[in-house]
Amino acid sequence: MVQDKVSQALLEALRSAQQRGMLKLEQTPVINLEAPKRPEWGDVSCTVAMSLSASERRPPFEIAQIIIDHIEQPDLLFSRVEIARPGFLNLTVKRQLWMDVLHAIEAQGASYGHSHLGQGRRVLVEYVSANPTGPLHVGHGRGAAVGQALVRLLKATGHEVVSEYYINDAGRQMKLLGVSVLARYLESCGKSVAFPEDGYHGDYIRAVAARVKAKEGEGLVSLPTVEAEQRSKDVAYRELLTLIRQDLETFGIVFDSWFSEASLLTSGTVDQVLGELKARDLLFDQDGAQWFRSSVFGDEKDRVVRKQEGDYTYLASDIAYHRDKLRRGFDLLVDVWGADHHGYIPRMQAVVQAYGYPKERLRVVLVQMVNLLRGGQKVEMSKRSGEFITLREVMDEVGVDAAKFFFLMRDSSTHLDFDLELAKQQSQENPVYYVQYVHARIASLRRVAESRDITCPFPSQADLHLLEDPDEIALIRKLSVFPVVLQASAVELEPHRMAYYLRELAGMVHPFYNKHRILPPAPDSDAGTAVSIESASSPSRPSEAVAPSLTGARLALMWAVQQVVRNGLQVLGVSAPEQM
RNA sequence: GCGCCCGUAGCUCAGUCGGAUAGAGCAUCAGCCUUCUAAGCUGAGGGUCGUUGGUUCGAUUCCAACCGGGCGCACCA
Repeated sequence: MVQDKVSQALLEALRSAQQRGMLKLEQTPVINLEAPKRPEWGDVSCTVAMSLSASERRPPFEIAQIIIDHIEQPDLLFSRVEIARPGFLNLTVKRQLWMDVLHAIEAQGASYGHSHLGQGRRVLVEYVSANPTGPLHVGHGRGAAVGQALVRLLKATGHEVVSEYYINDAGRQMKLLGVSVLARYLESCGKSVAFPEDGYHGDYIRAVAARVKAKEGEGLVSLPTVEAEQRSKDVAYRELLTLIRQDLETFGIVFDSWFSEASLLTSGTVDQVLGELKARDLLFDQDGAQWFRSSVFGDEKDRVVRKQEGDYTYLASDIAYHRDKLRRGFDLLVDVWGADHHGYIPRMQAVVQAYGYPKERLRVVLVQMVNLLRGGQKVEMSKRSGEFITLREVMDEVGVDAAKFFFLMRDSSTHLDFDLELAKQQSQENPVYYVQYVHARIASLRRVAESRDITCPFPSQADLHLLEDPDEIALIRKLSVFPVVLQASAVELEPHRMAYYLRELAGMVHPFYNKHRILPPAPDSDAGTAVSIESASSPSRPSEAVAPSLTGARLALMWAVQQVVRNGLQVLGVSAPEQM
């Protein structure tokens, strides 16, 4: 990689300067490379001279000069080396090195940008994990998009990843679900019943009740309430979980594993786990309840695991669940949570530490609320009242790709405004199309070329030295950074970086396409005299002459661009269409 | 009150490890389709990076205080 070669050369220069006594270098300096904003600052710039200034007690400019003087055979790497004002090293890399980027993309294809950073470390990514008490809503959609992108990013960086959905199929909410469904069921059987005040009011509950009736007839009417509730709950659970699974599938997401909370309770795992903690004096009894000493591990206070009435809290099963995850031998646990659960992080980290692991073994990615708007007006959502926009509705209205990209466009830790009217209106102008269009446009380019018997060479088959326009070099430079972006996106667990990169790349390709000619004009088109007239009146229509070899080189470049766009979209779980 | 997140253009947001003249999209205005897909392109206007201090060659970025917004602080999940 170009960046690696440059930093290596600079590091060697620093060392050799040190050996000759020109620099002290008390600590090995970090070679800080960045992409300059202005073309006259070269391809790569480095700020190491300025950061050394203090410890070397010399002006940065002098240090920069020393570094330059000690670069061995600068001609091999650089075509120009300059020092700018305080002490920036502005380096222009030889063109041949940029061409190597295209060769690398060709050689690596779909795995260009991928790395072995993770060294096969095993990661469990748990996400969505919505209670099976209703259909998924928009907020879950965002978590789903983020979680899936994280899975793909981690896989692409050499991690062994398992995705898991934790089903909260125990506890109060499920009980309430059973009660709600039974109430609707009894209604449909002509019984008048008071609907539970805190029950689930959504229309889907009636649909589920209808399924219960289809299955059980009116048999539940005569059963004892407890049993009738239980049966309603069982049917509802299966129905709703299937619904969730189908919604996710439509969204392009399939989990490796589904983990049931109830299974931890029925198998006695929770009892066992709490027993272990008790034996280690990490649990204590107080006020008739049982508490976990999470404060020992930095939580602000201890937490109840078993209530006075004897029921377990959610935390109890979560302790058992996370212990189970750790026992399965994962090197890293990634939990994707709604941001309103952030107060829960310290106690889960306490759990991890209670089992002897550093708290960093658990990384929680918080997904902030989706603010649903309709024509600028906030849509109030509440699962209880049943007024909420489902993921299904959003997918139907905006499309899967657009919805995903929208969710991934922003840092997941910030609030997201999602205006349904706007999303519908903009379905033609959504940023995702801007990126996908690059892929489709290049595909089209190649189709046209083939129809005209113009061969589309791979980089290795093209005269790449013909790519000398600054726009072409800039594009290649952008492609060269893709692996860096992918890595950063994975390491920071921030998929939005990739989304932004792709938009930036698209923002270079479309202007390039409009400015530069790739194929020669169609033979039947009336070129010649018309061109000169047009070029005067419409500068956005490219009229530059392209020799066949330049066409080949540019097609090879476009091929590489297409590959990178495809790889980038892949990692976000968004499709790369051949045609739009 | 305590904790977490956030405050950057009219709106929605990027901004890497502190770097050079702070960037996109939308919206507004003015233009570009007889030639590779106009889901595109060109140009214009628009900024006290919440405020005040501190750290240093240099701060949107780091630190502190304050102001404003969101969320959390359950024997709910």
